[in-house]
Amino acid sequence: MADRSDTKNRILDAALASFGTAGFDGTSLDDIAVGLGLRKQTILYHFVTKRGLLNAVVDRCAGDLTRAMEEVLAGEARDWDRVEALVRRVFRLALDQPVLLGLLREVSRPNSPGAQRMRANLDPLMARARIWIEGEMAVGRMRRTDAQLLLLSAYSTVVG
Amino acid sequence: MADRSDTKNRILDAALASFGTAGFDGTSLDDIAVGLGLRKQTILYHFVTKRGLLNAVVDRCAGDLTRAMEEVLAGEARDWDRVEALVRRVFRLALDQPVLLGLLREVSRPNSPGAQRMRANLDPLMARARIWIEGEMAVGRMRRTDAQLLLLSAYSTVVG
DNA sequence: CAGGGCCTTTACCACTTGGTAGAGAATGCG
DNA sequence: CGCATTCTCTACCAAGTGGTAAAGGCCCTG
Repeated sequence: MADRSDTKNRILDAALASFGTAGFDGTSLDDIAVGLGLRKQTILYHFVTKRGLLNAVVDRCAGDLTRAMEEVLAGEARDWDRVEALVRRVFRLALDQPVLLGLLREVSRPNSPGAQRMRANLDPLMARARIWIEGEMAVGRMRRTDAQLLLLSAYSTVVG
Repeated sequence: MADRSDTKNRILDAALASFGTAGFDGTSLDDIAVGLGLRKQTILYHFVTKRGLLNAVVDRCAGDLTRAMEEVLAGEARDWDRVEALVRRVFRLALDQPVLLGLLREVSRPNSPGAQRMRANLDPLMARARIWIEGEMAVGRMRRTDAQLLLLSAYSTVVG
């Protein structure tokens, strides 16, 4: 009957898909459970609460995202090549698991249950990006408006 | 005690706000009702069902949007001036009633309850846009990729 | 065998949800 | 006045929600 502790990951997968497509409120633990052939209480055993499940899903996705970008940041690409590599990497990630975009979309709504947690997770990444951008501006390679536009378009393109 | 038939519009206003911020599933008729100082059954009297309420909200918003754009299309601006005027008009509409953006966002999710209806409402508008774009391309004033980019960025900027 | 984590189950609960049925008030019209 | 329409109310319901309590199976170690 497969790994015992694999249940947790299967639940996370299903929850990610459901949260991403139906939203947090539109997701019922019962539905996820029967979809996996187990009972809702099993989910609650692993994640205690529905919010806990959402948090776990958000954490894992943020981890995937962060890991993907760290991978690029550890590479040898620099300046605009690095930006392009980042974009490319995120796109590949999105192609590999499209459901991730749904969650990102759901969670990026203000007042969304997981918005704060996702932001907290991505905070270090954003800090690095900010430092880099400010560095670029200091050297004069980038105008302030460019930076804003870059962030806005990156964000809205991913979400949209 | 104000107009009798004004209740309907007050319900629509509150519903728009709630749908836009909390989403369809996250909205309870009871909450809307007590927020307006009346009972849930009054809402159901006017809109029969929760979906009916959503549809009415979507219809009204689509109407606002369409009317705003028709206004520009009836003007004398042409070509890129007209595009700019359209963008400006939509931005002004968004500033006048920011909640509209929330609904647009909520409704623009695939599989969303109101997505299909919104699309149906905006279909004639989109058809006009398509015709215009194709006309521009025929004259050679616009490249194919420009058109796609324009639509994508317009859409994602509004939503994001 | 006994015992204890670990996991999953059955059984149940309090509460909220959208929705129905019908009574009651306000208005307009003859 | 009486009647009908339009609107809002009280009362209630079946279904589904997330969550609690506790029991039972599985597996490892002693």
